[in-house]
Amino acid sequence: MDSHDLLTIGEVVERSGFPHSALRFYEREGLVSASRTSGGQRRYERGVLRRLAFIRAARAVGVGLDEVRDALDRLPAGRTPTKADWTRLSRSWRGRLDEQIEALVALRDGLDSCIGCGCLSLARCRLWNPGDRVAVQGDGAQLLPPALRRPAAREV
Amino acid sequence: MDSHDLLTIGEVVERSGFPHSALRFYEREGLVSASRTSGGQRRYERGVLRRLAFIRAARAVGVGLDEVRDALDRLPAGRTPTKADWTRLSRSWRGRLDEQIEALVALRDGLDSCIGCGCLSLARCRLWNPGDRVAVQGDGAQLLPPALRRPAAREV
DNA sequence: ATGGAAGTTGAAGTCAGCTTGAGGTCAAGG
DNA sequence: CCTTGACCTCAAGCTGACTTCAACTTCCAT
Repeated sequence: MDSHDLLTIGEVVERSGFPHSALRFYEREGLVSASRTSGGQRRYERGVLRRLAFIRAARAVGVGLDEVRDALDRLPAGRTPTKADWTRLSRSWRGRLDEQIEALVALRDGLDSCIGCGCLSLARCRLWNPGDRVAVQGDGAQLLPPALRRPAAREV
Repeated sequence: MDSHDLLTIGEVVERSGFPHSALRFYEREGLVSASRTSGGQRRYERGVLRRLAFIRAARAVGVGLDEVRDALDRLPAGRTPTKADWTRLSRSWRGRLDEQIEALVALRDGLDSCIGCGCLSLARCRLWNPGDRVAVQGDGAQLLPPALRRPAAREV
């Protein structure tokens, strides 16, 4: 299966789970790279699988490709990334993950008490309406994480 | 501000946080409805705010509009939805929320031990590669929730 | 009665993130 | 050598969720 240590696109498809179209797209977008045979076919280094795993993880939590590329660009240029490099990168998602988890938990736990209750008139509910005139800034805690708050309760 | 008990689109914009374009779009898509003045302008019942809050909550956790519409369609037709109705609806997201939270927690806790470690070659890591030939079906727990698993390790 | 804010429409545009198709080239086993 | 499957490029298409635009019309306070 592995003649030497470069992978064909088909092998990468198989081992990464990404379709070839996505791999080519990612290459165009500068997220992964490949060398070429004399005939122009792609040959991937094994390291690409790790990058692709990172991309999958990031995509799964809703990180956009631009941001993924920025993160990957922060990997060392010349050498193969070390364990420490990937750890550092993973830490950069950690805050976002914490925030998203917090948001989902808040939503889950808030559903019964908010959507479930009668308070969803929006004019009265502190949970859903943190900045509204009924419960203006500072009366209570910011119950919802930013991700779930509505854009802005403009002056009424 | 409220002449009687119907709301103009501007008032709904203000109180829901959705732009008018989104409100009209949601109406075309059958997620909300409005009566009309003799001149053709929209007049919303207050209940629309609750629907919009539900829509916002659902959108925030990644539920698509089709599914949101399906859920809203399950509300009672003739009467104003009761507290119990909304509770029932909220329960329908509960499972999804649990799953998503589980997925994010798994990813967060897996980052250090997987992306951080050297195992991300994908050919060997059980965490990222649950169905692969190295660790075929049934050897270990399904560590990652469906949302984060890669599509399918086809026969190799 | 009138001027300006607020509202209306339908069609087209946008953006991310790919996918699909057409039409051709490369690589390797027999 | 030949076939066949894997691979190539470029361009266009697609889905979801809206936004933007142009060209009006309606509402209501003065």
